[in-house]
Order: sequence, then structure tokens, then C-alpha cells
Amino acid sequence: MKLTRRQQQIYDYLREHAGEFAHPPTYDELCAHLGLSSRGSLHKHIQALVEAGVVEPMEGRAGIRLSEWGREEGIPHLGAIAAGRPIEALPQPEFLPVPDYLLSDRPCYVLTVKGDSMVDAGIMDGDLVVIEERDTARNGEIVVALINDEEATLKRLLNNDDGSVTLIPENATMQRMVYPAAAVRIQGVLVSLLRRY
Amino acid sequence: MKLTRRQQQIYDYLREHAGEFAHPPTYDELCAHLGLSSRGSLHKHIQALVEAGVVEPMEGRAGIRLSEWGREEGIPHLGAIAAGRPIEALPQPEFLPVPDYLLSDRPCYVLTVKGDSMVDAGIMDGDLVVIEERDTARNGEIVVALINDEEATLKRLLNNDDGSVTLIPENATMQRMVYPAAAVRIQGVLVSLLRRY
DNA sequence: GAAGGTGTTCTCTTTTCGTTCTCGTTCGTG
DNA sequence: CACGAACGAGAACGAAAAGAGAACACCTTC
Repeated sequence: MKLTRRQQQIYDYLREHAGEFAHPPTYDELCAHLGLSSRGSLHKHIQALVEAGVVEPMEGRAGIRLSEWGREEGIPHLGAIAAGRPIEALPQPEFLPVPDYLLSDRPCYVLTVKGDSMVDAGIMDGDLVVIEERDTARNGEIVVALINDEEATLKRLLNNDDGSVTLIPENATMQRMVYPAAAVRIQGVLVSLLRRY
Repeated sequence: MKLTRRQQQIYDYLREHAGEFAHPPTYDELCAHLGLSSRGSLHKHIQALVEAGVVEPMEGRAGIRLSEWGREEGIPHLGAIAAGRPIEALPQPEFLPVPDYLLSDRPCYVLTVKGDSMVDAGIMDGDLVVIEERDTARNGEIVVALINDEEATLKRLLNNDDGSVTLIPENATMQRMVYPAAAVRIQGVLVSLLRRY
């Protein structure tokens, strides 16, 4: 998907000003903003963008516009998870591009880690964790667990023989906790981790 | 394949300013930046760089630009870094796709971490670290340091007032080490971290 | 149905850009 | 001094990109 310079410039403009247009801009409007005087010329560029797959045309037959980037590509970043509180959802999920080798085959989402409850496992405050959506987990996996339908936490899971469940914080200063199986609902399993410095 | 002085200079410029050009610069732009007034002269140099294999031409046939070693393919995974040993180079670097928000503007590469010397900083054995190619670092940054041209390690850096350098392993069981500045060469700075479970 | 806005298609010209060529200048080496 | 390599300037060429403008098809609205 190689774009020429002008195409890239137009694409950048579209992304930049996506929010400014209440509704998708018409070709004429775009021409005005871009300093073009011919819709035909613009159309050629748009066509190239469509072929490159970075833009989608408004198929609606009406007096039409071009639509821009409807593709929510990437993995949804749903919010933050802090031990002892519900997941803090973002008002609107952002979509983060995540390379394949950090994903599993099944649907995934991303959370920001708040707190230090897993530092000994190398999971620090502020890290991004990729979670595979799953309602069961094996022993020893690190899971997003919902306790009593209230608090969500990231902990290592241990299924006990007696049916109860132990959640282990990987932090020497914290206590492991045991719950009846019914009180704990698995919401996902840790797949990978991203950290920016 | 050795480069002439001017060729080396141009190549350095390309690498240095790789991030500044939103998209590959045109010959004219490069001429302006390099103080040349003839595209033809520049072309001769570029040609030499292409033949030397350090630069790739934009095969895009069109009114195009020259590209510099492609970030398109991903970030080169050069090998593993273990405290106290040279970097274990992969026979052939693999290229890992890494999303933009985990990169810096400057050229980066990826290493696999071996050992536990940075566990307290959340860097575990087997993690992938993205390193920005750089030969200087600020206090407190985590760097890839080459000691006595022999051992490479990942450590937190402290520039001491007396000119010496302290390398701090983030592991309570290990000792920090002090070296004369001349013995330590910075090879890169930690930018981000990836981990698969 | 008429009118106007809008995307599309077409042809044409202009501009940009990589490339190639010739010609000077400088510098180091034998 | 002669020769060649490195470097640069500038002109010229061909191809691709960019743009202009006209014509057309379609929808919506009146």
C-alpha cells in the first residue's frame, strides 16, 4: 500500500480533521480545503486511497461523500484494571495496533494496569496487558477475575481441590485470597504485555 | 564496500534525520538540506549507497523518493543480551513488526533479555526489549552498555560527578558496578518492552 | 419534470522527479 | 606534470504524478 506524497498528504488531512466535519465532507469541500479546483483531480487521489484500503467510499447512493477510516483496526483498549475496583472503562474504547505474535487466536482486549499487585511477575503500574477473552483458565495462569460481580483484579489463578479458588497477587507484601468458586468469574487470561518507557 | 567521505556523510544524514521526513524525501529536498544544487550530483551518491546495499531505492516507479532502510518490514531482532556476555547475535536478524507507539523516532532494534538482572524493574528473562540506537543517555535511563568492548548488559545508568559511570542492576541480590567512563560505551536506550506469556 | 448538488469518467496540460549526460574544479599520487 | 578519483553544476529527457476542466450519471428536492 504505497501512497504518493500527495495521497499521503490528503490522507493525513482526512485523519487530522476527521472530527471537524460534522458529516463526511464533500469533494468540493475537500477541494477547497486542499487548494484544488477540480473535483476530478481529487477523485483520482481518493480512488487511490480506496484501493490502498485506507479509506472507504460512502456507498450510500445519495448526494455522496467519502467516508474516512471506519476501520477499527487493532485491539480495543477498554480501560484500566486496579486491584479491588471494577474495571475503569474508557468512555470510548481506543483501538491499539498490536502485532500478531502478541495475540492469541481468540478475541482479545487491552487493559492498563493500575497498582503494584503483580510487580513480582514483572507487571508494573501503567503497563498495558493484552487479555484473551475467556471464562475459564488453567492453574497458574494470570487472569482478570471478577469477584462478587464487583471488583476486578489481575491475579494468578489457583483452582483448589475443594472447589474453591485462590487468587495470588505476585507481590510479597500482599496476601493471597481464597474464594468459593461461585464468587469468582474469569473474564480473561493474560496473553502478553506492552510497556512504554 | 566502503563509502567515500561524502557518501558516508550523506548516509549519516539519512539515518540521523530518518524521523524528520514524514515520508521519504525527494532528491530536491535532500539537496536543499545537504547544500547541493544539483540533483544529478546527489544521484551519483545515492547510486553508490544503493550499490553498497545500505539504502534501498523506492521501487515505486513513479515520481518517487528514495527510501532508507525500511521500517516497513519491522524492527530488526538482533539477538539476546545477557549480563556479562557479549550480545548473542542471531545468525540473521529477524524483523518483528512493532507498533509505532512502542518506538521512538530514531532507529531501533529489538533484543531478547536473558537473565534476571533487571527483574525489579519489571524486565524478566525472555522479554523482548526495544532499544533506540544511541550513544549517549541521561541519568536514570536503562541502557545497553558495552563494557570494555566485551560484555554487553542491560542496566540502569548513572553518570557520576567524577566522570565515572555506575551501572545499576535492578535486582536486590546484585551489586551495582562503577566503571571509568572510558570503559563503558552506550549502545542504546530502552524504549519499550514486549512480553509473551 | 426541472434544477441543483454530487460522485464519476474522460481528455488534456502542467509540474515534479529520477535519471542520464556533459563539463569544470579540486585533490592526491606517481 | 599527467592522470584519475571524488565532487559538484547544469542541461536535457522521459515517465509518473498532479491538476484543470468538461461532460455525464445519479440522487434529492422543489
